[in-house]
Amino acid sequence: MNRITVLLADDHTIVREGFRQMLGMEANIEIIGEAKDGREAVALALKLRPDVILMDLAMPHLNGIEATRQVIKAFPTARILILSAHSDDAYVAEAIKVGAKGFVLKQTSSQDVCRAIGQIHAGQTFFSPSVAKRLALLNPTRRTREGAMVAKARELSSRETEVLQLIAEGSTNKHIASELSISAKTVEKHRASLMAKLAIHDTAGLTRYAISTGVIENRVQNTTS
Amino acid sequence: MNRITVLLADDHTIVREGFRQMLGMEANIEIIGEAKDGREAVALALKLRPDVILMDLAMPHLNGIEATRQVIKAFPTARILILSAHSDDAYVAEAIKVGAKGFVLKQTSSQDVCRAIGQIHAGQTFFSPSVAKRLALLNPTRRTREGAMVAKARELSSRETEVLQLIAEGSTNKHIASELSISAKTVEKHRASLMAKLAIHDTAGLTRYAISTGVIENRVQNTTS
DNA sequence: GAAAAAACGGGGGAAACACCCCATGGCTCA
DNA sequence: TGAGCCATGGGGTGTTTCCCCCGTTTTTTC
Repeated sequence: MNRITVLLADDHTIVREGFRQMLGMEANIEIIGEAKDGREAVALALKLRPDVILMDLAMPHLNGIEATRQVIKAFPTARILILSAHSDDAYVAEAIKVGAKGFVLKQTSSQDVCRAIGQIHAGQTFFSPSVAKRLALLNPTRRTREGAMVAKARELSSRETEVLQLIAEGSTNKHIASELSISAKTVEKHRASLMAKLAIHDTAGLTRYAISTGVIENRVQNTTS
Repeated sequence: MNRITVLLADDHTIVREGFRQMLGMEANIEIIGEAKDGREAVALALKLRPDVILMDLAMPHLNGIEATRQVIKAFPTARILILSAHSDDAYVAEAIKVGAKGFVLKQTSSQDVCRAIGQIHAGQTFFSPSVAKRLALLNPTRRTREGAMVAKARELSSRETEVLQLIAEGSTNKHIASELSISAKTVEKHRASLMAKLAIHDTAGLTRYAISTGVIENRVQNTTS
């Protein structure tokens, strides 16, 4: 019996315990290590050489993306399954870029996680449905004729980023137009391009995106008493 | 034997499954319900009347703070234990203010969560060590002289906060209306009140405010390209 | 040197939002 | 017992957004 060896990296003790319970009951999966931050994950990955690494994104000291990058660099055949609370484009795209083989959400049931682990181990990829949907929208099949094609997430143009920032700061199209000395119609066009590229269709979503990617700052100060 | 009945509210399936496994093994705890967002938590709390409610803070549609406020209002003897990934002062203070009896971090082991549940059920409070430490620092007698009342910004009502969260999540007035089973006109009214109280006059601004005050989560971080 | 983006501009229309007006009933607080 | 806030609902109006359609010019990329 060849059980799939798994390294578990998540800073929440409860999540690790839960996984150990849930996955431990699966006959074909064996958890051979646990890490509670990214640095530990890298160290254990290189030491234990697990078949699959289940890696949380939000971890202290070293986040899941960086940890993945470092593991892949030192251990290129590592198969890493990202676990995240959110399906933000930026994270998914980044995770794929640094070499993760799959992306599952924490809303996923452990059964599906088991399936994902099996699939990853078998050399395939696995993405939660909502992640896959976003991926499809994100990639306008940009293929180079060299056969090899790097599915590259469409990046925002500098003008679009500029407009995004102003939108997130609360400006209207008309105000942005006068700010940039272009017509309001053009601003609308940029806004539409933004929404198409990001698959976000409302101002609130654009604002959240702008904040999460650092296009604007949004630091806290008061705490509603 | 009287087992402690517990309602579990967390939007992550994996966390709920983990808890069910870990707590289910405890002889004196019985999980009688699960909710995957705040509104479900409120409904189930009133229907099931559990001894203890284990409530996550970051949940869609209605966050843990608002859910706690609503449960306590309709069911004042409810004993609620907050579960959170972060120990931010603002969250802890707010949780206590709305009537939570304890605050544990997701880094906590399930054994400690069991202890917390027992303690809460016994009429005491429970705070994770790092939370308790912050609490001590946070509490240098906030009381000003009676009547002092310096220009206090009007606080948002519970309903307004609820609407704010949904706006920041990207819902339209119409969608919020059907979500809350009220008329779109009333949602508009709440939105207008929000804007008047906060002196913010656009959706982007409301979204930034919601994020900066923790009404919704916005996964920030990550640089690298 | 052709193809693809980027940046620019516009028409028109449906939906959503923002800001006025109005009202009822409940609750709390001084 | 009012004053004040909260939650609910409605009418109306103008603005803004969002989504189609249609162009041009310049720059970048293959």
